[in-house]
Amino acid sequence: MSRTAKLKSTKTRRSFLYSDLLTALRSRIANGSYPPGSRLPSLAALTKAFGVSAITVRRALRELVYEGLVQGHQGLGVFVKTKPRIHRVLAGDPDRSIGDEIRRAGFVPRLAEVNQGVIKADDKIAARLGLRPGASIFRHQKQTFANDEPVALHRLHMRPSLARTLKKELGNAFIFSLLKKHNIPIADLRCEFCSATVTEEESKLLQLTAGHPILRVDYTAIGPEGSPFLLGETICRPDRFVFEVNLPQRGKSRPRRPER
Amino acid sequence: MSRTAKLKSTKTRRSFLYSDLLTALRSRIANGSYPPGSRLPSLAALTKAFGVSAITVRRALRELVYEGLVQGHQGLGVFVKTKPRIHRVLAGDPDRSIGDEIRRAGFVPRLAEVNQGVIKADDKIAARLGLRPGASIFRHQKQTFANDEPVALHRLHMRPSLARTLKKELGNAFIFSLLKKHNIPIADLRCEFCSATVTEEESKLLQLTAGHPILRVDYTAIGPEGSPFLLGETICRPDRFVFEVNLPQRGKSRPRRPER
DNA sequence: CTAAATTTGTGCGTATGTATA
DNA sequence: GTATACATACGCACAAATTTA
Repeated sequence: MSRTAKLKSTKTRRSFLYSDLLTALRSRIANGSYPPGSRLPSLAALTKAFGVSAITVRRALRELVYEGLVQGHQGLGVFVKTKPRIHRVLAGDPDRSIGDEIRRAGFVPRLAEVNQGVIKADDKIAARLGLRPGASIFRHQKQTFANDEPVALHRLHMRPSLARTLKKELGNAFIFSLLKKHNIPIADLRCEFCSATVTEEESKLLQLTAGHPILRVDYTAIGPEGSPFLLGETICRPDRFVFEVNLPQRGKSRPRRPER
Repeated sequence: MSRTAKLKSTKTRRSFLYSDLLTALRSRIANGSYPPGSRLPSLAALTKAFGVSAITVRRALRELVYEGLVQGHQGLGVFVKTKPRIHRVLAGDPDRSIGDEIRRAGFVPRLAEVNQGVIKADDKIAARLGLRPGASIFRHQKQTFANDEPVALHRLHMRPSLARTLKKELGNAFIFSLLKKHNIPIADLRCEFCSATVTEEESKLLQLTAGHPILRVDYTAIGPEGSPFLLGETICRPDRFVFEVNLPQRGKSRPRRPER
């Protein structure tokens, strides 16, 4: 045998080969046996070392890719990724743009416009903006890169009237900075966090295989009069982002204690 | 052929069979051809209908499972899931417990304690709570179910002194209600959202296969004196939860105590 | 420049295990 | 016990990308 114990074979087993291999590889990455930037043994080497078939190794590798721990390149190998996450703080400070935070994580940020234009709002978008279904709505799509790796896709929906003011600059600036620059106040920002998997369009733009999980933030900016005027979606690589919010709790839980 | 066009075969193709099948099945679910609760055609039927091999169908099905659109049961079939999501609002109102929100989504909530006890804090936990590494810390784990399906796993870390007050009730109640009941005020709640994949322990508790993506919320409760006193983690099925927060934007320097 | 070798990634046919009816 | 169905696993083939001779 030698360095690598073969995985247990199939009789009356309660764990699965791909799962055992997955945790084995995970722990080797975690403990530094496969340090960041290094190449994993080739598929052929792994099948031999662990005594399993190629399809089993492939599955474990794919899960590691979904997890963001490794990245494969055809003809080259599978490499352990360095893992600094972009820490996105949604804190009511429009100065903290996503570009700053990409830089703070040690990457070089880049912004690229995907497309923009007026479309007809579907029912959901219209409802959220308080418009009738089918109303004309301006949509803008752009992408952010970190060290030239696409990490997030940004979609904005707003009324054409607002778009007239902003559209020229949307390709090169981040939305909250723009709103601030034009003195358009936001009274409230409602955010929704969920995860999903890429659609076909997103998989091309983010360079991910079909079925790759993503982290998604939907936000609604509400004006001082209480009406929503801007919808945003951020679809991002889950291995690249953490979102942070602060919620001051001056709600009703206070036992009216005398302060200080 | 007949009703179902065979997928294009391999010559000079730029899309992949599993991906085409994935989008085909997704759209059939979306447009109601496969309504919620119904059974998908068996694996054998799908291989025949689409003219692809079993492994290709399996892969597409697994992605659909990760997506939360379907759920397989051995010996029975693959079923389209009904998709009401639990809408978790973190809004500074401790009365909105997760149990209420599960009920609001149309499910019957259930709570089950997994385990609890005093352990030694690892470096990360200790740092976040302002303790020295290795300090004794109380950990509590429980699970929530929606219609007896496990949907989330909850981990709490707190100092043993605080645990003495709460530990008896932690198994049957939700943490924010408990804090309110015992008049323990929270001044600030810091939340982090990210997605990841299940660990081995989590996969068993949540009944998910290894590698299944999850949505994770880490929160830190901060007392009136400004020091963190409670860490919480919620690991949940991504197809079952949306988290919502409201961020009032009071200009650039937000007054700490607005009124009074 | 071309050809061979290596490596990832998709795909096929088949076998086996396990849960349900 | 028999049939059906999901799920893992094997050996093999081929396409695409990269490196090397």
